[in-house]
Amino acid sequence: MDHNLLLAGIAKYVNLDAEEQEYLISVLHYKKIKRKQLILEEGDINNKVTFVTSGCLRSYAVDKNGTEHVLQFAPAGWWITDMRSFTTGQPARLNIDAIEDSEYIYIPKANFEELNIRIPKFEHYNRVIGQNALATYQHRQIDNVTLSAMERYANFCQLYPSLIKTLPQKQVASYIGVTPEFLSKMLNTMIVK
Amino acid sequence: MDHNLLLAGIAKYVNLDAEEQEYLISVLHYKKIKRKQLILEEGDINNKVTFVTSGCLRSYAVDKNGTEHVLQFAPAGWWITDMRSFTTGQPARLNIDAIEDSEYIYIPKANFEELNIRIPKFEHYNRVIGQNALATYQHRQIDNVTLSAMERYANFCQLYPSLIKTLPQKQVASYIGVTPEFLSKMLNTMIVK
DNA sequence: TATTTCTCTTAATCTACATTAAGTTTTCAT
DNA sequence: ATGAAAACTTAATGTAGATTAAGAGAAATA
Repeated sequence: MDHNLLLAGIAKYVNLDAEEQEYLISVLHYKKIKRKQLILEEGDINNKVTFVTSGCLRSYAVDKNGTEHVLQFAPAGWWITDMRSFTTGQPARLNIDAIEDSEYIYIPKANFEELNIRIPKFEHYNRVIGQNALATYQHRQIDNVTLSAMERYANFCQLYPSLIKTLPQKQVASYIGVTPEFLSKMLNTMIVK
Repeated sequence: MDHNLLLAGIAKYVNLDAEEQEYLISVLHYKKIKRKQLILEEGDINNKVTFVTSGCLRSYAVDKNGTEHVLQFAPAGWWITDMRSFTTGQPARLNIDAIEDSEYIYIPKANFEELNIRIPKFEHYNRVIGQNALATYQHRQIDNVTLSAMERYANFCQLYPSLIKTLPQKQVASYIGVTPEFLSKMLNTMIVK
């Protein structure tokens, strides 16, 4: 089973020795899922962390009108979690599903905690990528109240050039916080200008 | 100088021994600031982490019209940082200032990194509070696209009951993402209903 | 390959919230 | 205490983006 992408991702931050790697690998679980299949449903407890090895997952919330709002896309090499549910044990507000046929690794919460305690380098890795994620969310929040829909779209294109090519437009619309109708109109009237 | 609030905050998560505490305390810096004084200005490098011991700080970004948008309030016991500037060394997008006369502790980045390496328990603490902050930002993002201004206001009241009493209304408006005029109208027409 | 199911487009209408402006009240610094 | 500066209110008008609807193109599954 393929955990090389995960090990490579960790190796960018810390050097695990052979024993540590072996222990890490021993707690990994491997899964394949089909397009549209859910791995977390609103109301469930998100008691694992998920690392995508191929394909693309996404997390999203559903509002009272039934409209989906994408929080995150996770292509290969990314983690995806409902962090509040994971840390507090509360029911998830997010759904996580596959945008295309995908493969992922997950680590159950108990193992994740033990890894952090027994391998300080692993905790270091998690502290640092956590800080990076926090930085991203802080600035996304600011972008959302500070920029127009067009500017947020331009931002997205710059930040995720590979995703723009593969994602259906309506998913992008949902991520940047507009309706698919408005994004379509925005992009097509822009060409004229 | 008063670092008891900081030690108490850390003690909720990990037990530092006397030597570790001493080392931590040795890298702390103490400051007092007046209302409206800036401790971080957009464009600066945010090369320290800041822990509030009294009063209240806030981080905010300014848009191209000059309007301020509050990202975070930090009353006593809270950390406040432009996390992207801190982790990457890029110029800050955020400003941080004092809403009222305040006192805070800061740790320079180099010391912060060394603390994390030399005291694994300190890194554990940071990993866990980082996860909590991440959880908060994930759900704030969802709230912002999912809820009306009124619902976001109700949310804020529930989440920060102490802040609601002390903060000027316009600061709350800026945090929930509406103009002060609209918040005023919303609250006053609501009473009638 | 057919057919069902998504996805994208266009256009008319609608609405939550912004903007502008001006007056009033509260707070702050001297 | 007193004047200046913030903070709050009210109201008229403006707008980015939502909603609704319906047709056309693309793609998934049988």
